[in-house]
Amino acid sequence: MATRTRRSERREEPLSRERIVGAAVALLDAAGEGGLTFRALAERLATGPGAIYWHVANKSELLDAATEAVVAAALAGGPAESADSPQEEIRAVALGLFDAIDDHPWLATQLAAQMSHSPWQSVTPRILESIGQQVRALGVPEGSWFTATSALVHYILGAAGQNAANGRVLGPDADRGQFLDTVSRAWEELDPDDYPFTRAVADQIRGHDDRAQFLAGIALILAGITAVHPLTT
Amino acid sequence: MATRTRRSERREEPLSRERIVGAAVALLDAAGEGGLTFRALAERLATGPGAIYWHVANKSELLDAATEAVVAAALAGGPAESADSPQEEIRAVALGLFDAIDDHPWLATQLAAQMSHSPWQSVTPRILESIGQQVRALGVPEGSWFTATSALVHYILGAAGQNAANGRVLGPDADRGQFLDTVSRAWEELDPDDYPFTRAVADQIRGHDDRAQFLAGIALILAGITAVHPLTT
DNA sequence: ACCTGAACACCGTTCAAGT
DNA sequence: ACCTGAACACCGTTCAAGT
Repeated sequence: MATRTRRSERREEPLSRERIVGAAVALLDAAGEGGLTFRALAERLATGPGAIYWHVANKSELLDAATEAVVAAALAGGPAESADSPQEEIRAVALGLFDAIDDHPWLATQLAAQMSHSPWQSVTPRILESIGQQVRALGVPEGSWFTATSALVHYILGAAGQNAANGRVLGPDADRGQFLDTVSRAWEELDPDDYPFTRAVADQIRGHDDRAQFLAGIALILAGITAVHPLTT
Repeated sequence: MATRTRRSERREEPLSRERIVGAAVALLDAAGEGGLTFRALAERLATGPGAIYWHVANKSELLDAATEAVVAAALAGGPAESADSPQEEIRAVALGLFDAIDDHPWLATQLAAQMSHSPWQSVTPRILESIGQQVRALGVPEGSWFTATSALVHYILGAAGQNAANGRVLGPDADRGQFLDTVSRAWEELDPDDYPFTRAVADQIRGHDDRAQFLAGIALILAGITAVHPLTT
């Protein structure tokens, strides 16, 4: 037990962009967006803040790289072998992103920012492609590819982001339903004249199965796509 | 011309939460998310940074208040008089939010954050309500209210946020289409084997009418709603 | 009650100096 | 080529002191 008090081998491992991005993801997962700091990152990597700048241009690039890494992992192992229907593939991709955002709640904000600030970077095309290929396979006419894919992607990221909040605000110990309960109760106390709908819906969100709710939204958009483009079978 | 070199009357105007929020919105509009600083805000209000804390608890509350103010203005003058169909009302609300995000690009990120971090605050119920009441009027059964409304809201905020980027990256002078052109060109240079869909779609986004594109997405989701719930006329 | 402005702890980033 | 660590400019926030 006393044989290797120093973890020198570990510490001597040279810095690399890969290790930095990995540590950044771990830090984001553990402490949220505000937890990613060059100083905290440096400490975790047993080095100084300046060293990181040799491998990474700045914080924004680091955030992009962390986002890219997590999304790539979530979308890895695409359609490939199985002869699933496009609808099933879309559900699978959607759930993959849903789960990734659930595991890494910071991803929601980051993806939204990256898709609007720099849609030419690899994350946006990657997501677009994974959904878009299935939209095409659905038989949607080319003129509607972008509309249909956009509707799906925006819904996936928005709904997943909202869902990710459920586990984030209270600690991981707190029951998942507790957050929804808080929201539900707050909504029920709104003015009945101004917020009849929100009050009525307050009940529904309590104790709902998040994934089922999410998939119902996907189904609704898929129904819209096939309704508008009846060529689809 | 020399009669009132000092704008004392203006400067003596007492600080108030309202004035602070107004200045915050102006600062966000002019300089983006990074431009909102207590020091910059204090300068604009001809006071010190400490004074702001008498009226506002912290920066997060200030951002919430700024978001709230802009959204309230965008949704003001709801359905009221006109006997428009629910579909038309939904389109109107959607365009109102679309334009608000277009005018205040920082709103997209802020709304996404607020809807997931604290959905009990007034912005989320307000948006939910304005769309949800029309979904209800559409004849959707109660069990599907939340799904249908969620799909619409997430699409609206996501698509509007992406659109807002068009005017943001390049200066206001730069032609609006120039940004899409850059994106389009970048997508066309992707690997044809890995990104066939994104490459094919690169053409479509160039020179498209943003609002028409946006409304096509709304129409698609509305079609999904009426397809799943045929009771609707 | 409301405002001032210096001070504190912290941050991203740079850069001369080391190896 | 890669790393160190002090330094710079800046930030959110606090708080004793003023009016």
